[in-house]
Amino acid sequence: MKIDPDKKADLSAQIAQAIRDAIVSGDMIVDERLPSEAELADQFEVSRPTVREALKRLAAQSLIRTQRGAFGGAFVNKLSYEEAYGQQITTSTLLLSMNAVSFDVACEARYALERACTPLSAERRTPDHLATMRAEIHRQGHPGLSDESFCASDVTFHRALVDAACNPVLSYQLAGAVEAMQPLMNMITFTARSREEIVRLHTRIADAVEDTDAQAAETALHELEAYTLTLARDVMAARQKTRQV
Amino acid sequence: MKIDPDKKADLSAQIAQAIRDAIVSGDMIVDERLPSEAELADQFEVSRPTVREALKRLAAQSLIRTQRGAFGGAFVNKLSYEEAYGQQITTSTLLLSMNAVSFDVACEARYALERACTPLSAERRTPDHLATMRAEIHRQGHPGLSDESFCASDVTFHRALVDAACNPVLSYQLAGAVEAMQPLMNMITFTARSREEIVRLHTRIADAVEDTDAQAAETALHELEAYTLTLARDVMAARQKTRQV
DNA sequence: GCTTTTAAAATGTCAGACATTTAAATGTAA
DNA sequence: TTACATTTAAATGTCTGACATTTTAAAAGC
Repeated sequence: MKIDPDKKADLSAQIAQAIRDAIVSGDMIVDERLPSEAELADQFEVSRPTVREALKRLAAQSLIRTQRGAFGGAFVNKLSYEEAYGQQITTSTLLLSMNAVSFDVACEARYALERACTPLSAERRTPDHLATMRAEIHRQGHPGLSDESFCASDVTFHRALVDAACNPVLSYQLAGAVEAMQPLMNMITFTARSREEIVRLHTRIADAVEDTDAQAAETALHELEAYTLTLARDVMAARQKTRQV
Repeated sequence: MKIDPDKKADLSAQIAQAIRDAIVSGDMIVDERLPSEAELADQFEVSRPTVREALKRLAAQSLIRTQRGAFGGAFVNKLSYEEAYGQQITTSTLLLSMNAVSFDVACEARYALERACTPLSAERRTPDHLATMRAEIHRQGHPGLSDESFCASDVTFHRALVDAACNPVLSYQLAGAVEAMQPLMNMITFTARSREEIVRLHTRIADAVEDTDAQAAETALHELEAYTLTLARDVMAARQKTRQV
């Protein structure tokens, strides 16, 4: 980990990479303390600010945490599911917003992944998961709900569906897919009519999961995907029309 | 974006968050140039090193890129699929290695997600995708292949299967799941017998995809998941035995 | 023996300087 | 006029040294 050849990249980037490699490869284990900034500066033969920039890079990826005071320092951080969720969502959201990903492609990916969970969800759902889904369905039927709140409730519903698979790795992977869609979903104006239809489909999904009927749940998800697509296309068409006028 | 109240967090973290918010919210668009470090230091009323630490945090997340020289500076970076892949894989790998995720759970998640792609892959696979899959199958049959190379080839095969869905968002989401499994897979010693079985299943998958038979592909993937699990359990059992002696 | 004080070690922040890189502006010659 | 070389300015990258703040452990005092 000591070496640091004179590449073209920034020193702080090289140092960050060297430490990152040591962590990822397992040379440094969770909660192990890194040398102090001064010692690292000596080892890599750079100044302390340079070392600090490297450490901040690692902190941004939740690879290390720092603690002030005597016997403080930088420690290898145990990446929690929550932190991983967060990074996953940030990355996915940016990827979608910056790459002009079409609604269709994003939608297809999201529902395909979600359907991957349904067999497990139907098998393992607890009363808790079902209760969350029912509660969100109920909320979605409330007429005074804003479009934003409706979308947020939608996300909660689908996350409950995913969490019902009782596989944290799956939940982590899906978090990005579901949450990253929210900005795109927020562009849709949900009429009373369309909300009714969505609530109907959500109810079918919840029923199917409660009955441990994976096939029915998948079918309902397919229909929900198709319906979401038609809604999005209507919005796009209306927008196009407005622009032409 | 200017404000920066006296919270408890580090100044560099606060500044990074403020800029991050501006980017994610769309206040700053791709390729827009941030103020120079000196100007940012003025705006936030901190020193230049503090600003630099904040910028390095953002650079670590690929949110900005920096360019030296006149008319250089920090620019909002367009997050490419490649960069997103990379971060996804790093995060997933760490999450698995640091959280004592059981092989079973990770394996279940991976194959569940992969099965989500198969209907699309069977429908849209190009000759290119099929050729990659066949080539990797052929390589896997070579007796001189090391276990590491065998695993690497396995990853390439499965990525081709995923890419065949022709949905970049899906590919991005799956990259983490497939690659993050590699360290776990590398723990398995593949006997000639087990390689033969895996090659057989891979061939069945490729055949099914070529025949646009999604159902057969899913079934083969199910069997591959089950077989992978038995292999892993054998390894664990053998390890347990060795330890007891 | 318990509490308080003190000291030390580490990160967080600042100021100023210099090095390096890069592209535009300028100048010069064909 | 155009092509090429030179200069210059703006920005990031890096270094040095210092001080502030936080936190813990050890020392001092009762």
